[in-house]
Amino acid sequence: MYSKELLKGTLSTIILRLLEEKGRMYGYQITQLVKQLSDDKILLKEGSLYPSLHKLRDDGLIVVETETIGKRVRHYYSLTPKGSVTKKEKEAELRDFLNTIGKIITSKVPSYE
Amino acid sequence: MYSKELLKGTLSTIILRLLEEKGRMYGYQITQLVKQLSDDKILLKEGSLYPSLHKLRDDGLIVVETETIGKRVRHYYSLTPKGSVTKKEKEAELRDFLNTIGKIITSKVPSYE
DNA sequence: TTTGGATACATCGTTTATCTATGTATATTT
DNA sequence: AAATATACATAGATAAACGATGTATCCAAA
Repeated sequence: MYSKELLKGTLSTIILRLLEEKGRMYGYQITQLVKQLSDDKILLKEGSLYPSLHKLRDDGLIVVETETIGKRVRHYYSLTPKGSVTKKEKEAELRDFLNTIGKIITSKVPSYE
Repeated sequence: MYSKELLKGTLSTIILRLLEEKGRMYGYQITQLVKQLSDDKILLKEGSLYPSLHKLRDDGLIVVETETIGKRVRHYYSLTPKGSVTKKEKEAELRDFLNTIGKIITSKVPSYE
């Protein structure tokens, strides 16, 4: 597990990305996929995921469909057109950021500079 | 400029990294180097940098030497042995994290999964 | 059959790192 | 002389993720 601060700012982008990839997903499924894709290094907590999903919904970036499986309710989320646009922007920003940080912690900084 | 949340969790690692590279630096110099290395994309604020430096110092990861240039005081910071160890750990964690996030936002996730 | 673990959702309060705003002061450039 | 850059500092605001807790269903193992 990473320091929990590291994930900040990246979670909503990850959610939007996975929703675009998969079309639609429900909350628990997102936690499991993130766990799998990260080799158990990112274990999304309910207290992180659900408030984040609700915020994305309130902001009109995703919509929810309720489905009943047996007696259990599932909330499937999918991107709105607005969410699709935002996803592209946020993903581009995140990629840029990852590159920049990568450069900073990789580049040699001559001591005479 | 990036969403300010993205930097969270990375700043102290960046500081430790630059201090190891350069041997010793003062606060303002760090802001300028980060600005330069990030192509003006990361503009460290004083309200971020100085509290972060003070915390690293309080945690025994860096030490400060005061130097007077004319009538101006500069606080030069450098790594302690403990800081050097922590820097390696935090840098490794950050690299791992960047890789993991990169994988997540890059990998194709088949919809039949 | 009952117990535990996985599935599935939710929310309240806490944490903490960064930022905004503000302040002081010196140095340099226009 | 005024504006900008250098150089430090801190108090309070912000916001995202987490911890803890709660409810409830499903399923497999004991």
